[in-house]
Amino acid sequence: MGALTVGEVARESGVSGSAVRFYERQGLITAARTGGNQRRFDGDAACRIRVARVAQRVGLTVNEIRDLLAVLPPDPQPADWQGLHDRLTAEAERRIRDLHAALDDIGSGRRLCEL
Amino acid sequence: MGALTVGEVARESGVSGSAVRFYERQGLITAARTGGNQRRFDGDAACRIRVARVAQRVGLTVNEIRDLLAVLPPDPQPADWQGLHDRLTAEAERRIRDLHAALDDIGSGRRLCEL
DNA sequence: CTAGGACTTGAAGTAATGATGAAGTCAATG
DNA sequence: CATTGACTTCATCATTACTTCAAGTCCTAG
Repeated sequence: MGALTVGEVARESGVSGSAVRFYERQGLITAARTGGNQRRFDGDAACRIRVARVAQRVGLTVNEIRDLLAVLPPDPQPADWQGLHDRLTAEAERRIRDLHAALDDIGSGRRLCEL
Repeated sequence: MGALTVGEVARESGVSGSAVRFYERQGLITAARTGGNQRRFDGDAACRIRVARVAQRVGLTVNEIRDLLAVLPPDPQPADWQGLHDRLTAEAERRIRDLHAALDDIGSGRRLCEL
């Protein structure tokens, strides 16, 4: 289970190694270190990265994602996932509303120039 | 009519002077020059900038907006505005679809981690 | 004509999100 | 134990969309 290297987490999560290190620096994931100073992640890490990537599609920045994941305990329970899910959903819906508002501004009879 | 300075276009369009100069460098707007090498825009410029800002809300980059505005002749006709409007609308709808797809991935019974 | 504000350029800075490269270290294998 | 691939850090580059700065020029009002 635990004890994945950077490369393994990268493969499992579908991002590059440099991204994995970047995400650790940013606090999205945490790693233990071997005697030789190499990172060792537990399986949880790839999972958090996949969540992070969905959050990015929704439009969250890495900083926002850090805050989002900060409330997620290690070994999260269903309720924890539900909370994340709800927050991401709310955010996605907010962005959709913004886009609809832009659409309304674009349309609505007024010529673009008179916005 | 014609002959607005950077500052005047900035006030009319609601962006900063440095942004106006930036947009000119990027080809979103064009300017004539006085004998003393100062920019003089026509009223069209502030208009184009307002369009550009709507396009940014939709998620277009400045480069994409340049291409969008490139097809807009000086003194555009209703059909020209309609074309812009259609392209922006299509783009906004595409982004909305992407967000809905993300929402579907988030929901749909699968836990976030198994995406 | 002069003072002042508005303008000019070019370079450099900023923030976000990494990619890439150099130089060196670790770990598993034959 | 030597090789080799994966790892380490630190630095630098890239992109996007601007902002800020310095040093100098223009233009308009008085």
